Amino acid sequence: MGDEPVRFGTDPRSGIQDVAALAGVSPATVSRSLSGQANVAPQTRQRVLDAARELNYVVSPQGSGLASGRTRAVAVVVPFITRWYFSTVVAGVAGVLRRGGYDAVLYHLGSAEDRDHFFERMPLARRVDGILTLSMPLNDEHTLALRALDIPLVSVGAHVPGSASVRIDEAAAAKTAVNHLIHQGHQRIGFIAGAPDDPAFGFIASPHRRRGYEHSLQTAGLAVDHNLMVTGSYGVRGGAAAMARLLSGPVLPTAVFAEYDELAIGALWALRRASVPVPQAMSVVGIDDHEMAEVHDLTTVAQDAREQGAAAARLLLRALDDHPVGATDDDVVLSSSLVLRGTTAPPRTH
Amino acid sequence: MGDEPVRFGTDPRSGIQDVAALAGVSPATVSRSLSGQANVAPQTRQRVLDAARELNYVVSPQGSGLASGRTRAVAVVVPFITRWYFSTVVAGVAGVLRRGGYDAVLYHLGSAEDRDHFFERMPLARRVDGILTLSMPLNDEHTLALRALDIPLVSVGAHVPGSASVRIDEAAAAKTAVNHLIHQGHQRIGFIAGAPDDPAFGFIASPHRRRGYEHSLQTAGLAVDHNLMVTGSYGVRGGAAAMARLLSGPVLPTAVFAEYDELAIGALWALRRASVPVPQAMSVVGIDDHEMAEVHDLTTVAQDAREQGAAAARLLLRALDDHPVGATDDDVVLSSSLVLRGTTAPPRTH
DNA sequence: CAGTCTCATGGAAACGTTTGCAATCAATCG
DNA sequence: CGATTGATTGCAAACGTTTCCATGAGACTG
Repeated sequence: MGDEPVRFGTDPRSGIQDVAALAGVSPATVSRSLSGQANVAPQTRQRVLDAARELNYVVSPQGSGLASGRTRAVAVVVPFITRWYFSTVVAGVAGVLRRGGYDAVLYHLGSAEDRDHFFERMPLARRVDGILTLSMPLNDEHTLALRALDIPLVSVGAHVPGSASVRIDEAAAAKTAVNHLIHQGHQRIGFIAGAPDDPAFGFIASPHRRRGYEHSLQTAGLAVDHNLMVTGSYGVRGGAAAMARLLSGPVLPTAVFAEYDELAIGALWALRRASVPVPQAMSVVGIDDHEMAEVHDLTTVAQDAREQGAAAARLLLRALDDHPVGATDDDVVLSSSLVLRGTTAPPRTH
Repeated sequence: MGDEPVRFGTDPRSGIQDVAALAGVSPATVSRSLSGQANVAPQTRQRVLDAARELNYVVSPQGSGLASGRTRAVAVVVPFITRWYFSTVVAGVAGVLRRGGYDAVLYHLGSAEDRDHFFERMPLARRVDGILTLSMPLNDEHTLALRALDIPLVSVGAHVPGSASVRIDEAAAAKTAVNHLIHQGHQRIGFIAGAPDDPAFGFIASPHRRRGYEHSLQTAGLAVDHNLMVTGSYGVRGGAAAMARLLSGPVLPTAVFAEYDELAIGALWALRRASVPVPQAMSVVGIDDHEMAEVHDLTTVAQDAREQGAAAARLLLRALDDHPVGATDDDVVLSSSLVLRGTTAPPRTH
């Protein structure tokens, strides 16, 4: 011993038995040593650790999971990974899960087909210990299906009654944006929403932000004009198309509130092409503080997506540790705040 | 029977035994029926399928994996999920894996700590059947570590000798961009590279693109001036900082080639703030055709990131089906093409 | 010094599948 | 009509852990 060839990686053939043999103990003791349990003599534990390292032993998640009933994996359910908010949340989630020793299994529900498949087959059924859903609009059927799995669930960006969640106050963020416009003297304020591809699967953020918008208008004594509320498809293109709709509508607003920054940037793009000076003839405000918002000098309501992901993951890990089948009810609401930039100004008085 | 309460989701208590009992067959037959094997009487199979559906039975990946030796999961190793290229590739990957019946386990190596942990602990050791690495610069140690796992590996965006890969010809893409500038008459062409946070872990794309840049210059008889080659941190901010460096350097270029669009957009941002008119006083070209490229009217070399992800996933699935421990050597090179927009023009002749 | 406790360890039974092998049975062939 | 074949199905042994329970050895207590 000692002059064995150095191995890289894991020799798939070495199991807990081999480690036990090398360390001169039983498999049971190896298991206890490696999982950091008490009641193992320090000296014994060290011997086991050395043996495991020498054999490049890695615990089989399958075997371990089967015996313990825990998978050490968490499902991350994402509607659109390519969108800034979601990829940023995922980055936050991944870091915390990694540090907590959990794997992240990604379920990307990008298309209607993906979603149907997901909720019908429930591929995560016995695969994960907990679920993290990002801004998922869970209808009753979905909620029941996930609940039936009987594992902790934390939702990010949306509050699902009965399970933990991390989010900003969507309505408040919208009010922040719209109030800013109102205080600048705008009276005709448009709203641009981004519709997903599948109408049955709208983002849950939308209704709240829209409600905040309407509420602010009403509080200020301004009329809610449905001619000023348009929906585009999602992303920059959608924002541009929506803005075009507004520019060709019966009533021309002096300011526009976009549901999120990508839409706002699309709106700015359309305005530029239409030679509408911003902010002189049109103010624009969004929500997110997307990486590109600064480049476009976009006034926006900032939210910390990465921290939302991290907080949600922490919440989930806590639920997994404390109560194996715990239903925490925490509703963590992070703050959002207006970032003043150059796309908003008082309306032209002419 | 028949009047049992309807259940939603999976009853964790129902195993293959229960299905077998309900269908009046043995567990072995249930397994065969569900996994779609031959040699099961159609009628029997149907009975099993019905029973499984009634009990909301879902195969335990743990048990199945332990017995079969396959996990039906694939590791997706990503450096920065928040970057356009990576999130888009992941979207492509996820769709194909889902349709192939595989789960995607996400390993996000965003920080140096994450990377060290990953390569040291190899958390995917027995967890996945295959690996998909996105633009990962694998040094010898890394390569050996992954090889030792002895499972199929496909790399996206970089060619790892000895394993399959899907990518564009980085050098060719760079040449396309630079040649375009040269043909327009530019003689002093800058290069903006995006450095990762950790110097030891550079993107593999970079050297190739840089080499393509240098090669094009040399072929055209232009000097390679190191004063014109700058490195910023990654993303929009990095691009802006790099551009600022160029603007304050000893030699002022008339055109700039950015390693990827986010950097190019950052450069445009800096130029705008510096009141340098684009393209009159400075041409800018990138690589990617990022969603935002169109908004900025950025001339760029387009690549289909989503298709790269999809193709890589297909390649991996094929390797998983064909040879359990197969080492395909395919090197799929997708095309990239210049998208002409408004940020490039012949240099001012004054 | 005997009895009781505590702690470290081992034995062995799960956990939920898959699959090689054997058995059964009907059908086909000579 | 007996034998051979092929298709179905069941049996039981893995697969690699964890963990309950029991055992034994010291350490302590009275």
